[in-house]
This record gives sequence, C-alpha cells and structure tokens, in this order.
Amino acid sequence: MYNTKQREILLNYLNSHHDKLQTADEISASLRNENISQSAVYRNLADLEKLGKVRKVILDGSRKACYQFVDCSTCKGHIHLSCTKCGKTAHLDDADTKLITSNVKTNADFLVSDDKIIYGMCKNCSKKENKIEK
Amino acid sequence: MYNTKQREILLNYLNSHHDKLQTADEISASLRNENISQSAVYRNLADLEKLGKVRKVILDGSRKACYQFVDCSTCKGHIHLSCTKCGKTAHLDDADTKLITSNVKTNADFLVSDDKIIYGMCKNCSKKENKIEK
DNA sequence: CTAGTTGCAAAGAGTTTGCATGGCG
DNA sequence: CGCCATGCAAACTCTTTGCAACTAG
Repeated sequence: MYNTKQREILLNYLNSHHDKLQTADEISASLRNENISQSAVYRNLADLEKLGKVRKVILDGSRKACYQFVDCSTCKGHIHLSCTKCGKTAHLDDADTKLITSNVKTNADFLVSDDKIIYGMCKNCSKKENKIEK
Repeated sequence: MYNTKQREILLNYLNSHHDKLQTADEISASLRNENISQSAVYRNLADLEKLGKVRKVILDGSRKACYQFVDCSTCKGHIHLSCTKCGKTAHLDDADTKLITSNVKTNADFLVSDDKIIYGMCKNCSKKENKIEK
C-alpha cells in the first residue's frame, strides 16, 4: 500500500474528526478543496476499514454508511457502545467488557464481535425518543 | 392499515421463516408464485418494521437489508444475539439480559437498544473465520 | 520500471416513488 | 363509495468499476 497524498489528506482529516461519524459524502464534501476525488475517498475508506483503522456503521433509518477513525492504541480490548441514532460512541472499561463477553460466551456460545460494538441509544437520544413517541 | 391478501401472504411467509434473516429480494423471490409484487414486499416490510413486527438488520460486507419476523410474545424483554456473518439469532435469558443492560446503563449511561440486539459471531462462523484467516 | 492509485464518467445495486388501477371496510 | 394498497416502470441514491494517466518505491 503506497502512501499517497490522497490517503494522507484523508487520514489527517479523519484523525482530526475522530469523535465524529461521517458519511463518505460528508467527508468528500469537506475535502472539496483538497486534492482528492470522491472515488478515492470511497476506495481509501474501504482499504482503511479492512486494516481496522476505520469503523463503518450504518445508522438507523439510513442507507448511508458512516465512517469513524479508530485509534488502535486507545480502542483495543474493550467493548464500544455505539448510538444507532446519532452515532456517538462510548467505551466500556475492561472489567465490564470481560463480564459481558464471558457471560455471552458461556450462556449462548456467541462471540461478541471482533470490533466489539454494542448498538443502542445514548442518554440524549433515548430522552428524545421518549419525548416524541409518548 | 388494511388487511390485504398481500400483507397476509408476507406475514405467513415471515412467520414460517422467523428463524431466518432474509433480504427483501429473497423474500420477493420466494413469493414469486404468490400474488404479491416486489414493491408491495418493500412497502409492507417498511410498514411492519415501523410496527415493530419485523426487524431490519444489515449484515457485514453487505449493502442489503435483511428482515426477520419478530414474534412479540417470545421475543420480548431479552437481548438478542445476531451473527453478523450468517444472520443467525440467539436469545439470552432474562437474568443475563438484566445483568448486561444494567451494567451498561450504570457504567456508561447507555441503553442497549430497544430491539436489544448485540452483534457478534455465532460458534460456527467464528470457527470458519479462524480457519480461513490463520 | 511496475504495481498500486487516481480521476472521471458510466454502470450497478438496492430501494423508493408516481400514477393509474383495484380492493377493503 | 372513499381511501388505502397494489403493480409497474421509471427515478433515485449511494457505491463500485473500467480505463487511461499518473506516481510512489
């Protein structure tokens, strides 16, 4: 894999927005003035996902994929919680992670996924949902 | 919402395949000889999803949505495990469900989703993965 | 050099929509 | 009878691909 200008542009951008889930479109639009095309964005995101450097998620009520930079050093070995409404992520600490994965493994013979994400709703979105629906 | 022949055809089919995740295409194809069009399948699946009678999931490495009938009486109040490779689902019992949801809520202020799915890999798929990748 | 990468435009896949017709209640 | 659901085909959106030009190693 070559280190191209385009990949660097993308990585810089993702790195400085690692707290945010964004669609390929949004990323591409934000880099409009940089020297990188839409297809390069797509191709690089796909490559980076394979390398585990980027996480791909599809939010509720959407057909678009959202991407987020994954900093491997801080994101290893524990479960991530991902809000299916807004995409916000949170981290469970190691003890809780262990508790959950071993419970699920023992009682259902099921591996919580490699990239260890549990989908649900963050505090904010669950509040909003209740307001709307009731 | 009217009770139409088409919706009945679809519900019957989903009901007798409730252990299986299927794409709209697959469902449509299976009902090729029944009197229901592709767009009716799509529209009814969307309606049934809104009513919570059908679960919609997007599997790994796919852009297609998969659907599964949710029998509310047997599927309530506990976490579902969904294999992101093959779509197989399993159920966690109530005690384990409570353990996990309350742990996540307390420690991360995060609600495991309403439809309570944790994605991961079932025994079979995780075996296969290991064989292939190593 | 040469294999991986790019940009462009065109193709592809899955899903949604508009509109006229038909059926449920 | 009125309104909702259907079927068909065309439109749409997001993503992927083919190809010729380019560039990193």
